[in-house]
Amino acid sequence: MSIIATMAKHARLSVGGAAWASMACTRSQLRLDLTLGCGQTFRWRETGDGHWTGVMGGRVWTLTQTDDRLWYHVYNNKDAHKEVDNRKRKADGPAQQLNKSEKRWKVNIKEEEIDVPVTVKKEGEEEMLVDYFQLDVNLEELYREWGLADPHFKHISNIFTGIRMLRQNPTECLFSFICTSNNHISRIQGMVDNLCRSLGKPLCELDGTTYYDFPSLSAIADDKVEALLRDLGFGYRARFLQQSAKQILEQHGPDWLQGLRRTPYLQARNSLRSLPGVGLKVADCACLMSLDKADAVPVDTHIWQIAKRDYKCAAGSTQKTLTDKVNRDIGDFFRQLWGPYAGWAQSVLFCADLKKFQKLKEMPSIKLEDDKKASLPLKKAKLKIKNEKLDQIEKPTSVCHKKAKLAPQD
DNA sequence: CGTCGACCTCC
DNA sequence: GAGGTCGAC
Repeated sequence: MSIIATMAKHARLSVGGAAWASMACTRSQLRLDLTLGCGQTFRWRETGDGHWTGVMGGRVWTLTQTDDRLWYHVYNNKDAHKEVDNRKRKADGPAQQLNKSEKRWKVNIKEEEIDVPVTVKKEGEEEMLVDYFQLDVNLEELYREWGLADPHFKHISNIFTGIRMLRQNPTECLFSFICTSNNHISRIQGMVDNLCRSLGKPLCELDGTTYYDFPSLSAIADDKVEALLRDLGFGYRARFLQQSAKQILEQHGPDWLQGLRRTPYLQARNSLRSLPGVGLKVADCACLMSLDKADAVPVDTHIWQIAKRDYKCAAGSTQKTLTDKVNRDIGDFFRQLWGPYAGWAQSVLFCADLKKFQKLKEMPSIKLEDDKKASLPLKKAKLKIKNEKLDQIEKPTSVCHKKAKLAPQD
């Protein structure tokens, strides 16, 4: 048997072979390309047209979506092979469950009806996706509320729909964002790749690419790790990573980060800041993206520019640099504007400003089509009322100077 | 509380 | 300079 015959490939919905499961999920609730590509996670790649492959919950997944469904394929991990009989050895690839289930889905892809073999839904996989994408949060409703409170958001959100916060593993999230200081996305992705490749457990190989789990705290805490990561080009972040991991294990224990999910926002953020390499920005990222603090607003130079440029926000306008005080003021400003899910709204504006998504702004026709399709009489009436209301809403400029009514810091 | 320089590398 | 942090005035 040749190597090629056993080589697993990335699953593709339209090609057939691999078995898929799916769940109801519209594009206005989730856009995979924007949500996975906006810089909140560095672990997903587009491995095929609209197909995203990455590691989540210790498994390798490929995800894709059609108009009203989210499709997923989960690969078997390497180790799983040892416990399974030979017949299943080639099952990373096609047809593992086809004998058990003859069920098929008729799916429309690019005007073409395609037969997709369906897996028997495995216990827990759909639940993992619901948890990871926080699909129990109604994003359409949030967009509606943000748009009502903020005309600029309303404008942006016509194009940038379906951007939601992931609920990431706290260790992966925190240590990934320690890598982000003084850095840009493409290089960060490479660094996180290297971190996983050198310290994480290999999970499976697809088309010659090996996927690794994110390393454990104890793996990162090892004394040799700083030198190792410096050799890999992490620079001064190498020490931050190793020492933060070591400090967490020595001072708190392995479950401490996870436990911060039940700690109030400001308290959790303060705790994180005691770690080397973790300032306000990184702590807020970990809070928002992995610790269930939907009102955490990570403020970087980019968001600061947006606050000044698009909201005429006075906070920090006289400041030369992004100090902690400016950071807090901007965060308070957006919390007051958008409410308890301010961090989610922030990610939409952030995404809309990324260079790689600017081309989306040049295609207004798509949005018009959507409008036409969605304009049932009832919806149209509602929409009109909303727009009239919108005109009466004051520009956020004036809101900016209102005093934030938030609990005092610390 | 605000400003500055240093910290690593890559483009 | 880049999606920041730390320590020193």
